[in-house]
Amino acid sequence: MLDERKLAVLRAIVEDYVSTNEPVGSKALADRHNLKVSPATIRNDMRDLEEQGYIHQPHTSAGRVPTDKGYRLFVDRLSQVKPFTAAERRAIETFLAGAVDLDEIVMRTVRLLAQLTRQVAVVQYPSLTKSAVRHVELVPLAERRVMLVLITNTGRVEQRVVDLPDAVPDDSIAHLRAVLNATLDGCALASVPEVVAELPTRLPTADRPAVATILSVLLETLVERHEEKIVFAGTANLAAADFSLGLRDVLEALEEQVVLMRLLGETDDLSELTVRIGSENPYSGLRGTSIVAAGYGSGDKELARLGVLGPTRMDYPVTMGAVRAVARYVGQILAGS
Amino acid sequence: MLDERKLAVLRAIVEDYVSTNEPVGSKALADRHNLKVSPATIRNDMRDLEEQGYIHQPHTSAGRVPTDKGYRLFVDRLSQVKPFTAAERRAIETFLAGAVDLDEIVMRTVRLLAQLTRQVAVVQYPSLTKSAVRHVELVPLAERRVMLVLITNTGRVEQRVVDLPDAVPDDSIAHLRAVLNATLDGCALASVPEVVAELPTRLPTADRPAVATILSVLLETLVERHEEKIVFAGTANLAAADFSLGLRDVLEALEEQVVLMRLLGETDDLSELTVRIGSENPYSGLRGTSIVAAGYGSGDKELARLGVLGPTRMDYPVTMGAVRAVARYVGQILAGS
DNA sequence: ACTTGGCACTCGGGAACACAGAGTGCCAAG
DNA sequence: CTTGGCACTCTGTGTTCCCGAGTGCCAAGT
Repeated sequence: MLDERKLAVLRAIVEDYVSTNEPVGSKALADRHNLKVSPATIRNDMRDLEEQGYIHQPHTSAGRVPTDKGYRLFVDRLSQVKPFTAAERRAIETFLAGAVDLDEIVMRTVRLLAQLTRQVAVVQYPSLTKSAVRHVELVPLAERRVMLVLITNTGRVEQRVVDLPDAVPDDSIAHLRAVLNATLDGCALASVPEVVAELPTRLPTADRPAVATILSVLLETLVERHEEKIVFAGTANLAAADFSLGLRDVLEALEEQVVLMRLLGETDDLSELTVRIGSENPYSGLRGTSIVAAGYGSGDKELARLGVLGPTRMDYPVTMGAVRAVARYVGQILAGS
Repeated sequence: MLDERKLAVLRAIVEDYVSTNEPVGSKALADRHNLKVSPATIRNDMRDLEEQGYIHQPHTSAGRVPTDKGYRLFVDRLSQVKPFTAAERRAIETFLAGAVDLDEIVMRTVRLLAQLTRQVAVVQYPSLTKSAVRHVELVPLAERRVMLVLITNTGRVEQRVVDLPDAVPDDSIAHLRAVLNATLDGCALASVPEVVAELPTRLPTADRPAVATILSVLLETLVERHEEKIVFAGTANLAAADFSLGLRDVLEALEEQVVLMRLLGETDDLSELTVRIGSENPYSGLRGTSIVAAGYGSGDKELARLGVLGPTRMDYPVTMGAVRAVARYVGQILAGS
């Protein structure tokens, strides 16, 4: 059904189109790639490819352009991820190694990725549900107000101000703090709710209301909001890529964290690259864009995801190489800090 | 030199051009604004205005467009800030009041501002140098590693991981923590360096190296990096405004925090609005854009700044009203939390 | 001294048009 | 199945042309 040569033709079309951004015709193909057949033969192949939906011609008598389906086949079977050179790796490593805290790691990562790929980079903070408690802190701010600070083993620091129902003496707070840390230290965040549930019974009854308030805020912090913390960079690259096609829609999507989360997707396998091409992705405003994403983590566990967003006609092998390389190094840095 | 009527003509030109985005001619002016004079007279006035550099015609036989100087005069003398209605204020208030911590306040503010003005909003976090210490926390992570957490009275939480020169027992850490808090609580961040300088002498000599390391990181945190923490939102509005003029440059500028900082500028007077028009602002890529900024703070002190960035041809009265209103309410919210 | 109507002039931008070039599909021969 | 030949079909580009908005200037009016 799909000849070996037809595949070669498809590959050539994708490569040419990506680099020139112009529909590619049979003659140009015969010239630039040594396929050893005549343009007429290529035309026949293209005809078949078009019938099966891999390519498409904008108008009669224009060259062909790959469809989403065509890119998909290219990514799955016709290309291989382009690995980074040693020099490039070192550059990444040294650039990321300079970061002193999680915020800076993430910030540098997203910029690096944007610069390497010349596209929009998206990085998710290490997911809370996949982290564990490293420390819980209670800081009295006023008589009836406490700041709750949660530090995870992935370096995230979450804070919330808690308004207490009534005044609580400082030493009660200190005691609760000690108990919390003793109980929760090292505890996976996912299992915090259960552990916390039976906590009030082990504390003086006088403090119950305050404790209940604090704990409820703690739980809220875990599940409700900060789960999805995402940053992006490199939007200027969008403007450079001449596709003004729905630039507005793309920018809007980027500012919606929920959409972003769904774009990055999920995989179980840590080392796997996810590629979503054009209409495959779950948001209509992004019909002309593709997403290349990967999970990253320290050791064997996926902590979160990062990726790149660009026009469907992007250089997949290079982009995939960059995303994979950066994901690996972030994992290493994270493990070491 | 500048007739009352000429000023009226200039005002009319600015208003018309802002709303139509097309060069405005003498006839249109005479029709739409009841200036009670004939087009010919207006032409004479426009001639003068052009000679003095307030307006400009793209080509012979096209209408006139305001120059930066023209907008400047308009902002300074020909317009008044449009106040918000009670309903709008309530909307702002309730929207901002729902925030639970500083991150969320800032996030909501920047989105609100972007939505109100339909432009790009920029918000700076409360400046560290203008805050005071509320609490310092030291969390042992490993034998020779400590996390330093600094909480300010403006709600900012800064964290840094510190690698110690040698192992320090937990109770030494606890002691240092206690001393630090006792010494620094309520201390203005600007004066922390002096206060800290004499601290090591008051601690056991055995801990000196570790203490020195921790303190140097603390000082570094204060001055070096996080001083300028800035977020922005609403870039999609840029794409909507048809000015594709240097959209790329604008996006690039937005991702440079240093540039952003300088854009927001500084004023001593809290309630003052700063307007930078086109070429007035300090970055060449933003020649076609204006910035409207204001300081915000709790009480009488300016904590940081926020503002809006849009095409030079923006509706200044409305934008200025929005920026001023949002700045005020953020100040209130901040004071109350 | 300023305002106003008249008038000739300029110029940008859109419509109409022609045309070259790239690319195709098909066919018949190798 | 491949290939060269050929007629055909488009798009994009360049050219020309013309309309209309807008101007500057001038002479007359107040």
